[in-house]
Amino acid sequence: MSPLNIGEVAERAGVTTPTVRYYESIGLLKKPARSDAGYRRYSEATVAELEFIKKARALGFSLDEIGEIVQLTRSGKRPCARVMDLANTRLADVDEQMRRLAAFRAQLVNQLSRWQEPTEPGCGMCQMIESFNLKPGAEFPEAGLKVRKARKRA
Amino acid sequence: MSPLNIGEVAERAGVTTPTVRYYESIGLLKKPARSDAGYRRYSEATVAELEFIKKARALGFSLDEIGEIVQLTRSGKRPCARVMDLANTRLADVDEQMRRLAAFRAQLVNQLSRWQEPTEPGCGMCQMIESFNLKPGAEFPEAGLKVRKARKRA
DNA sequence: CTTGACATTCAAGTCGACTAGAAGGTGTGT
DNA sequence: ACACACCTTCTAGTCGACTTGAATGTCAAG
Repeated sequence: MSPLNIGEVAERAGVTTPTVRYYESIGLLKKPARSDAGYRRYSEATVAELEFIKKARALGFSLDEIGEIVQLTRSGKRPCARVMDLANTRLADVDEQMRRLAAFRAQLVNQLSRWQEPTEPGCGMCQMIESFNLKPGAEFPEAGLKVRKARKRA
Repeated sequence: MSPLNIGEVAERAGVTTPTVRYYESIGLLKKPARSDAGYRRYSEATVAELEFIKKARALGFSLDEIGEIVQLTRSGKRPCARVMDLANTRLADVDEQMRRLAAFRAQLVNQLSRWQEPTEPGCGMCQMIESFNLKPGAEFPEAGLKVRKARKRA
């Protein structure tokens, strides 16, 4: 029953100490009680909350989205509908992502097989890549190519 | 035949003007000739180079990797073998990524179908997500969950 | 000759989710 | 009494690929 120090909640939830403070700083975790010396005192509930956040992250929710859910929850509203919404959006994202990956993979494999042929003649700048057809929509997003998540939702 | 200004190469290659300067600044593009007034003068060849970079990016290569290829090319060596190498690595990455996405998707769908059931009773913090089983390895990396690309290759 | 669209440089900001470091206070075991 | 692990706050840095801004110079058309 003794209250937990930050390091203890962190370890139990499987996150780092600074991460817990970070979550507090962005309002994901509410400010905990403090000991006389100013140490944060947590309860088991916080471990559960951290695990909740972890799961939500693993499901692909951003901290922003999680924050939204947390806000809804705190204000008494049940966020279930919103969560369904977000989850459905994530599902669509994932499907899109997989579609792109598949297209990209096909192109890569295609290139690789073509490159199996005698590589000697004319390897200019790098013909290999030059011979790749860049068709719109087939780009590979992860690895940095302009994925720019629309984030307004002010 | 008239030399192209930076804005013209950029537009032809489908990138922005600052991007061209940026590529030059990191050594991806060599420094072009200048007009009397100091304007960069490019040839068609630069458009091709930019398109090359674009394609390589679309294939998932990082600017670092592209730089490496460019260096090899400039120093006379044919980078084909290296490109094969990089492409094979990308392929492995993609397969791994797809594997994770598939696992993640399955979890999401699973959750969504379970959430179809009467949502009324007990929606605590958010039972929906709490009921999600976080199994190691099934996390969704894109969307920010710790993907940390190993980048040393000093 | 002026307007406006281009060009130049350099520095700094963006995005997300942290991580790292400095400089100090606290709690506990021997 | 002292070591050592833990806590505190704060700021700044990371990663990649750009983007944005400020302050200024140049070119072509009317």
